[in-house]
Amino acid sequence: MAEKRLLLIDGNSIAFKAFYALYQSVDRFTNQDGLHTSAIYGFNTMLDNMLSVVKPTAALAAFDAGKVTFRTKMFKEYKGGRRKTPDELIEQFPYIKKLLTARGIKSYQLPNYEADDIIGTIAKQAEADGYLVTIVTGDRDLTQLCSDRTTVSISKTGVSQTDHYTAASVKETMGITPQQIIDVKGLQGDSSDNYPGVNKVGPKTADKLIKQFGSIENLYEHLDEITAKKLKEHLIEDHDQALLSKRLATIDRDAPLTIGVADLAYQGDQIKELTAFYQQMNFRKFLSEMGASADEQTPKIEFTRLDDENLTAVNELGSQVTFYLAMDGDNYHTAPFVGFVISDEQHCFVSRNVALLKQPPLKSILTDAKTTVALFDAKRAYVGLHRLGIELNHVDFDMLLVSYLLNTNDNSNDLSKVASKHGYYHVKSDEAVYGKGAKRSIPDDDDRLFNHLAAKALAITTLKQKMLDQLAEHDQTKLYTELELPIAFVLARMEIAGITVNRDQLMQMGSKLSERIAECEQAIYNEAGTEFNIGSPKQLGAILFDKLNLPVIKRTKTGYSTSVDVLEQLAPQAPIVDNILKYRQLSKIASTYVDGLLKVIDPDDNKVHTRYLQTLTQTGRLSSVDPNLQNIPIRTEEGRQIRRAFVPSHPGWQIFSSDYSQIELRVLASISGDTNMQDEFLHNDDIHASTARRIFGLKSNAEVTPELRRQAKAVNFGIVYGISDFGLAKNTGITRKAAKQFIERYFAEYPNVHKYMQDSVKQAHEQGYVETITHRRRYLPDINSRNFHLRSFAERTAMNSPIQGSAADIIKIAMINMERAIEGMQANMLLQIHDELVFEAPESEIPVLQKLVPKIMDSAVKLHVPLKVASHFGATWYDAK
DNA sequence: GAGATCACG
DNA sequence: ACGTACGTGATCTCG
Repeated sequence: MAEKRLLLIDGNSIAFKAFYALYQSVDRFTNQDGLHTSAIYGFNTMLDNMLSVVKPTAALAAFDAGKVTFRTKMFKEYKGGRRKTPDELIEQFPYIKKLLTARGIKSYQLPNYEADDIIGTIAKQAEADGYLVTIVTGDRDLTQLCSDRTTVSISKTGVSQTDHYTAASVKETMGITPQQIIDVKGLQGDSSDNYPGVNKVGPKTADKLIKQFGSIENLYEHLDEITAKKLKEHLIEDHDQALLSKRLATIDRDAPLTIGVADLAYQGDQIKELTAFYQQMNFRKFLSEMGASADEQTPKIEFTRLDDENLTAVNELGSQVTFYLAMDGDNYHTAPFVGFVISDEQHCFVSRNVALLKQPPLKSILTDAKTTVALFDAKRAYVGLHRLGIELNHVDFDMLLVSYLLNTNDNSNDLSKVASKHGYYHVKSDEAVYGKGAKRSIPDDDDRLFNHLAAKALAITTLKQKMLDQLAEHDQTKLYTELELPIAFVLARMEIAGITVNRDQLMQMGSKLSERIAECEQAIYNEAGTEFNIGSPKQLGAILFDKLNLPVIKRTKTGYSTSVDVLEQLAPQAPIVDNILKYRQLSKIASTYVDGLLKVIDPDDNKVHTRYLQTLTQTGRLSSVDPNLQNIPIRTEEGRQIRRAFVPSHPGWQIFSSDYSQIELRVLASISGDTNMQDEFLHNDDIHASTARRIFGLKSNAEVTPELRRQAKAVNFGIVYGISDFGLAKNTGITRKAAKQFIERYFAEYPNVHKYMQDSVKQAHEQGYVETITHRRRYLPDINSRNFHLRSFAERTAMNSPIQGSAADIIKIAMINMERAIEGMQANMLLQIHDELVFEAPESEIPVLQKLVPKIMDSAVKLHVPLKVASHFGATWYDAK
């Protein structure tokens, strides 16, 4: 007969552990009804762990029935003085029991008894009945139940760490038997359960005494052997207390239960019930994990395999289709094609042969106006199809983009994750189908691949209307149709265009840098008196702070900090520091910008084709990867030289660049309605100088020293970032008190900016999100957190996001208009760097661009202040300054 | 895979 | 009392 294994869960104890393990995030875990769910979530994570380790054939979760038990009748202070259980946890207990039921596990409680007694009693029965028993709890007292057939798992901090105790390991680590734990507790007492034991006897003495005498009873029989006079007095005096405490500590193993081990068969997950429960709790992670296993039970989707012969079957498709082009890898500029699916509500066609897409019936569906296309990640599909010579048109639904607009939090590029976020669970993740890491591979099995593709298409089709409706509810339809969806295609075309990189220029820079890096290296080794890895902060810290005894200014979690600001402070004290700074700077340029860029130049056209991530940032900005073209050096001359390698794609052409001046401050002036700040922009004042005059109380026409202007500029930056005196002080090196005064002066001078900041935070508190000028939302789940750090961060974010996000909206609008404006010209729009657009154009078109680009950019939206744009051009990006 | 560091707006 | 500026990506080291 198969082994019988019983899992016994100390329900209250585990719920407490789960609740406090996720205490910092308690506000993050709430469902749509406002119910806190952190303990339920943590409990379930721990449950998953238990089930996979124990693989039980029977299971029970025991709970305490209430405050009054046989122990409080024996000793009314038992467990007195405990803090009240938080309401956020109390409300979760009924749901934890529901969860257990849905997972096929019985819950039980018994008036007058604690969970411990239920567990002790069942464990005793089960042992007699031949079970192997595992008890899971957070309470060490249960180790008294250990035996050769019973293991006690004590969960430690976090939700996944546990210690396991068996009779043997208790003996080994504590030197006593499990039964003797009670005797030790009887002597020492228990402060959390609030019973006293013997006065002045702590864990050490208790342990020693029990090891010597074996039990409390035997100890008192041999009291004359105790030589320590005081100890003996206390023992005599507290004899009754010791015996009472032992009885309190003893788990009742013969409680009058109304159930027996035979009633506890483990039922396994009740899929239907559990799915409904997870949905109610908003547990997407568990839902999608279950999706992966439950998916086998979902009905197979009917699909037709396309080939050259049956291709005309796609003519049956209606005027609204769903399309998904599968590629193996993130980088859609180069990733191998895997296959595609095209479907509507009645039909579903699949194939591995993407060349079919080039043929008439399919190609016209994707390009002609008579069909609208729904998909997931329009930009990816557009670039992929472009590689096949097909121009994707008339996309009306991009599930990825819509999901991002609805809520930027935990957005993913994985279709199954996005689908489950929106309540659809019948599609597996790519990771589940293809594997991950080295094991990743596209299945040879047609059915497996095609089912996956068909499931994706069905998810898109199914969710389309619901998600579009939600956009409308958010008042985001215009943001989607007129801004984000069009910009996806503008970006796709910019990525495809790419920017030409002069390989030889980079290689020359590389070899010069290598020489200089080698020189620095030698100088550093000489000054240190030894060779070491300068790139290792650990080794560098050892040299600077242990060997050379330089003062430690800052520490990181793992050791000494060696970051720039620290090194700059140390520089006057040791010449080695300057060399280290130089080494850092040069090796950064060499590895990230010379070697890094060389690696990603496309050999076919000598260009780099970045990918703009449109659905990543929390604010609406883009980001750029593979390579990142939004962080090419400019602040130091040596780094800036990298820009010489960015050149036009045709001889005689120029690089042309335009950027917004102080767009974020202008946005702030506009949306805050602060007329003081608006006036300064309307008069085209030097804003930082004006701010300086205001906060330092200078006359309106007074000269502003560079130092005062610098400080005012720092305050302006701070304001945009959601200021705090602490942050401003740290960043500018002034005292916190001075920073506080600056901020107060600032708010007095720009009162509506102050009001805007307060209103933003208030709005975030009240509705849970803030918005940009185009109704782009950012949800701030931490805004009501009891954790100061999380809450403060959310508050600063509430102030900053509408500003940064509105600026992002503005340049996106400008880009859409720009593409139309330069239609018919040879000029190409190549890059966007948050507030800057970079073009290439023949020299003859430069005069046109000089007028056109600023005009389009400054008229993108109508604000209460003018937008200002500056332009530059030259033979390389470096020269466009 | 996380942490430290540093490049940009 | 608590302890931070906002938004990103790439490279390197180290456990």
